Amino acid sequence: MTATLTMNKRGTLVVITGATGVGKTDTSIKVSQAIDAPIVSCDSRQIFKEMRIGTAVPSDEQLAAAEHHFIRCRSIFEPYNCGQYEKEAIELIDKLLQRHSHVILTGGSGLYIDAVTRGFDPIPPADDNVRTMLAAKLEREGLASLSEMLARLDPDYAGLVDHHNRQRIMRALEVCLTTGRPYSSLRKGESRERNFVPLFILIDRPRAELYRRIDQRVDAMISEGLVDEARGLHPFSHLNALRTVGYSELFDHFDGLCDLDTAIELIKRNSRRYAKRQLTWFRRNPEYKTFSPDDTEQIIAYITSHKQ
RNA sequence: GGGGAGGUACCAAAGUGGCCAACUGGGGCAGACUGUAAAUCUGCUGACUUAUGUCUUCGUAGGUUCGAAUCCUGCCCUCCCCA
Repeated sequence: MTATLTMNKRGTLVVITGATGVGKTDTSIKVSQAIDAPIVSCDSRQIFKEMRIGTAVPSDEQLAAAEHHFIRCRSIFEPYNCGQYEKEAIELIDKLLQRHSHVILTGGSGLYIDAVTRGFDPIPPADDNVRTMLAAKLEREGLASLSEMLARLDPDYAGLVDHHNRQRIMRALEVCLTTGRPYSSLRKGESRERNFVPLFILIDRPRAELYRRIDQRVDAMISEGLVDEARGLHPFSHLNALRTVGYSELFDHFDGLCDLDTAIELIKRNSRRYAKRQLTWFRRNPEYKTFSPDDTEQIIAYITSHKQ
């Protein structure tokens, strides 16, 4: 059964991921050149054209060194989410696999990787009015009131969620209210049939080294002009795309909540924390094969040995 | 040399006789997470451990006390002021 399905696949999707700052970009480019595979970015923030320095977008030289997709092609002013990304990425990957045996999916957005490799259940995105209504209720009556509401509308999910997590509770309620069905009844967690076979590669390095690189990269961003980039975006700080490490902290500084040095320290700290969360996410998938960023040769050998 | 302040776990910082293995924050570690995901949230952080369990901690050495991080004494160290 599995073998039959595998044979119908058009090609291999080489997923190359790792925590922020490990060195995914360089490795991906080398691999791309070696196996002649285009790179599809899987990064929830590098996709926005208005953000460049703070998201560590590949340099012009790096972009020129390999075929890249989904880098700085959206605007922070248009709403975007991982459901949309799933659809667009799948379409693109299918198209690329007509000309290539391998496509590289690289980036650190774990949920986005899952969206592509596994797929989401067909749950509709939230209705704006419903979301606004719920936000108002939260403001007025507090989180406990939303919790109670969820317990009525979807007792199953209410038994699972962390009741401190307003974002989760909100989403569940949004779905319940917009579809008229319990959120949990729509969350099947079923994998979608895909046109490719995924090959999971995790780039990792010793924690201390990773943290050092993150700190250094933040300093580099600052000297590249992150503060000015953020200042230009400050008027739009309410946009979801800008709720991002590297920007939020500077917005707080512009708002007089902390001095610049503190903001920079917080960017470092929050980047480290983010990296840690990423690793927790990746660890959940046992299919990842881990490599050091310098192991380009081994990575390429690993990929080619998995030729169908 | 004289006067003052202080030494608490990785760091900062509460605690000033029992409810203290010690508030809180940082840092660190671990985890959850299917449409906000660079987001949102949770747990642990002296050791051994299944533990409402045992053992070792609050500069250091003694002492007082049924009982001390908390009181007393000596010593060491840090900072400030006067010499």
